[in-house]
Amino acid sequence: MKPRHLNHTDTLQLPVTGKGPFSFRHTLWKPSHFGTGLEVHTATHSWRTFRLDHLVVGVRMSAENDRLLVADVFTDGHYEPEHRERIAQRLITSYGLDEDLDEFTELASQVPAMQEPLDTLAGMRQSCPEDHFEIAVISLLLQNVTISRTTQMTRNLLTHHGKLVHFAGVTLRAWFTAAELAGVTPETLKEQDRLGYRARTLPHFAAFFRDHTTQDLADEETLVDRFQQIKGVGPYTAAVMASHSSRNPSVVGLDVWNRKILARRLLGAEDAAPEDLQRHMKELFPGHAGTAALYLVEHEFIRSPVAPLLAADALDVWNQTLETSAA
DNA sequence: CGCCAGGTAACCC
DNA sequence: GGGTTACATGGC
Repeated sequence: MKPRHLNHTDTLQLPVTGKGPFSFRHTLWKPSHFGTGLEVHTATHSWRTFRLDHLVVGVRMSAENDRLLVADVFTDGHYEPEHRERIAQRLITSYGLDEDLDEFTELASQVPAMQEPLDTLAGMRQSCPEDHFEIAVISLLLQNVTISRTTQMTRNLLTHHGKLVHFAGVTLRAWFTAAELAGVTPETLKEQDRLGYRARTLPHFAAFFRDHTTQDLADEETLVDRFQQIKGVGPYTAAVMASHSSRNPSVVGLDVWNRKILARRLLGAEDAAPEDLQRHMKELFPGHAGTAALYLVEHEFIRSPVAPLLAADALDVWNQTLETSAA
């Protein structure tokens, strides 16, 4: 499949305004994240796509220094002045450029289990370039399957219903919007995209987020309850949405995978009851349990990342792989 | 073949 | 309410 070419339309200089150190590399690239084709990273650069309603946006980012992110913006269609501020705000939020980290660092420095993760990942923030709809889809695809199946379903959905774009020397996939996905039938999701029983719940996600934009959903307090009214969104998916796309640093979405990692690191046990773990983390890191979990999980994968950094001369192979992947 | 994987809804008492 | 169980699919 031939990717659509995006044109260079802007360059943004985004200062880090949050307190505490900022790590460009460990914030934008997460060793535990599975490969989606929506982003790719080398030692010095990150490429990522975004959807702003109709507009497809590609961004190539690097760090001018540890207080300044430089983002080259590539778009299709008409790039309007209003898009500049929206993209800038999206990047600031996605990578927490304006979030303070000092309170967490202070808490974590008192906890022995946090010493190594803090040293290795100093300045790492939560990364979530996904909006509420997109992170809900990711969480849905993580439910009760192996990562290889999650990766397969993600590839199917993005190949069949998303976009393929080329910019700044890199080919990437881009998300479909909720409105675009709302037109896809459960039969197609099941038979073509191999979604299994998720084929019946995903259309509920698409309809909900087609009708409720991120701006509508600003009411933090009741958001988790609102999300759980969507069929297929339970405690785990709602918590991932709260901690990632709403960026609530106190929330942890526990699943069998991170539960075992956290139990081992914090309780010295192979596993633990979710309630015990939640209570323990709230006590150790009041207001910052989610950030603490982030550091522990990413540290677990830093030596053998799920989707490793690419060598600069491997981008050609990367592009070929995406452009020839089964449709 | 049976089990399980980075859960959830529907049913049971 | 809290404790089961089916749910699709693919890899081992």
